[in-house]
Amino acid sequence: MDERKFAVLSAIIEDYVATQEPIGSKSLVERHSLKVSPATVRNEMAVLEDEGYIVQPHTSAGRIPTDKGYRTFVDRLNEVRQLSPAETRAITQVLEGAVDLDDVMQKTVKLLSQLTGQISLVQYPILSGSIVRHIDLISINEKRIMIVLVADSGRLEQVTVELENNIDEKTLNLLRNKLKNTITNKKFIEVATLVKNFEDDKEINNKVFVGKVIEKIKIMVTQKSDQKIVVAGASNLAKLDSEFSKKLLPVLDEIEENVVMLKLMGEMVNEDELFIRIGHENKVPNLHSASVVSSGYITGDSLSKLGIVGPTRMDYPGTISAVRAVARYLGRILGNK
Amino acid sequence: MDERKFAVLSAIIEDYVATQEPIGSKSLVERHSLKVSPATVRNEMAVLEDEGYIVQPHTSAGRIPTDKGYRTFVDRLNEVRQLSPAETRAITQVLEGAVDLDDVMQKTVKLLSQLTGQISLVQYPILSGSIVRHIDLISINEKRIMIVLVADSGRLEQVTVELENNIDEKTLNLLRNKLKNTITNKKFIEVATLVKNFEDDKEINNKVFVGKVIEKIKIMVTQKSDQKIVVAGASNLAKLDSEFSKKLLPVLDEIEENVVMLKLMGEMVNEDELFIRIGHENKVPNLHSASVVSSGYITGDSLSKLGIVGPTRMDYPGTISAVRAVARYLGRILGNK
DNA sequence: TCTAGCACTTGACAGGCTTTAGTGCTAATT
DNA sequence: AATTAGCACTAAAGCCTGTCAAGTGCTAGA
Repeated sequence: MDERKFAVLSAIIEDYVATQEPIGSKSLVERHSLKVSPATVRNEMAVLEDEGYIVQPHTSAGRIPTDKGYRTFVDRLNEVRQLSPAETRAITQVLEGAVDLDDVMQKTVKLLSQLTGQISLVQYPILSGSIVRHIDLISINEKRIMIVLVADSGRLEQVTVELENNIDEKTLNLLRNKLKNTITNKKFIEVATLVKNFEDDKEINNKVFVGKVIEKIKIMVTQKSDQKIVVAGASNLAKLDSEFSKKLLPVLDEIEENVVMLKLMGEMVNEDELFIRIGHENKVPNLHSASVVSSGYITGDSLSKLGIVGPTRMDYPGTISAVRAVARYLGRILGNK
Repeated sequence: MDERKFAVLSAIIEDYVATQEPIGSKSLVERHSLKVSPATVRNEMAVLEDEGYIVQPHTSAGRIPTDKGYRTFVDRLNEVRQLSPAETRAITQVLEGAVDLDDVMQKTVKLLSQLTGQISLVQYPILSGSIVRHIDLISINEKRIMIVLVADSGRLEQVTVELENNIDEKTLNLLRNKLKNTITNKKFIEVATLVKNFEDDKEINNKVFVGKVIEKIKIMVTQKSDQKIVVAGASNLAKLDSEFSKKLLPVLDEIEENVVMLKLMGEMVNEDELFIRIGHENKVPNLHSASVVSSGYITGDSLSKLGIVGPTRMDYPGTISAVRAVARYLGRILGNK
């Protein structure tokens, strides 16, 4: 595609994102200082339409970009818009004021949704690559034990176990010490295998609750580990037109249930780079008029993900730079700490 | 107010909530089996309007209820609608499937928003009345200590402390043990006073980080303790008309920031009973076309709060029973565990 | 005290007209 | 060969107008 055609496409996208109305040749020439006449632009537009980059909703209306149009626009986008000083300041200030990991995640997701005006998702640092810093068994009352696991990323996981009978303090202490000795400073991936040995341990395994605890720990380090996610900005839906938000509502419900989230994250990138899915490129149904902009972020030696979901007609340059910046700062904050 | 007038008012409210359109005398008689003619109803309506229970948006339209109308309706409401078996089943199933306190809170708030179709808020069990079951200091890496506090309600609070210098393991152990001995099984309210003595303790207080840790603990048990809250159902805004949601958006943003939340919760009840604020009864600006239905719930010997925010035109009987039921079940679940 | 009936009001709706923004095509111009 | 001006054409959007339906208040009669 030659330079001018791309300029026209870009101009259409820019205006359409801003006004949300079909863009005609005349207003395009007026608003952007293209140095040609509307007639020429019309010719270009006709070609662009033939090639599937833009469409006319009806005769005698302007053109709007297609998924393909957005895609080529995004692909050619190399000059990334810089965030304003105010924005970068906001990012550092907000993130550095956080007191613990939950706080960091909460603030990050909030920030991302405010910067982009979209719905944002942030995955907790995955446990797989992390190291167990601490494990403890805490008796909350006679029949409840809380298992606490802390990772070097600062991530803390808790689960409570209900018991049939009162807790046997002696066995509990024994088990606690064995656990501490066995899995502290080991990688999370190894934990499941390590605790497996406990099952044969005559010294402790005569009690039912030991089995329960071991079972829960296994679940904590495998199933739960990578599914934890925070969402924010659902209220941004209200700003959009209702047709769009009606489509997105069920998806959002499922995201809050952490079900579709997995699929969506599955769609996300596998490197520390930006990843964009536009409209029909999304495999999730109901998301065909939405775009996903996501990025990995690095903590320690593992990679987790974050991103936003919004209407295909979004400000890609702005969104891209926001997502990228937040991913970098988050990695830095978590790394530093 | 006599019986028939109230019946007319109720019928208007019922229909208006369902249809969201002004209700006229004729359709009212048709839909409800009032045993009088439309003309009589008209007379009643004229009186109701004079007394400020209903208004006409314009001549030749039906009437809609005012805040005052809703208020008297709610006040007279004594037969509480029973939840359907399906609904009660949903509540127990969802709540009993939760693995830890965070999970319970998350599920509760989600449930409440789904049952009512409104935005729901649930406050964490307040710490004031709880007992410290466990305290620990965990070194995450050379320069970070995580403080973990667990309450008998199952609530777990964590905060990380950044240090200037590397951790002195010996002092850390000393401090940890002193803390464990001093505050385990004490009430949260007492903790601030108890740790105050540490400041004069020669044995440990030659290290800077000790002061920092003590400081953070004080903050954890005072400031943070009662402000923790979960929100859900913001996406329900999208279902409402846009004018209303635009008004509510800023409030919601602030709720997510836990700022206005305090005010809102301040408005909430102080007993284990239901509490309703309709329209202008709300002190928070922007909430004048919204209603708040809230209730306390009991854990141990202290009282926390939960509730919903929605448009004044909501299904009060349904909402009331849902809020009440969820509050009871939540108290029961947390109490049992 | 209730109700039937009637005149009156007014928003909602449908149809037809005009306006407007946009197009494609052709012929002229650079 | 590329660009531009001009023109005929199209269809949505806006505007007016008259009709309709729903609702009211009031009065007179049961």
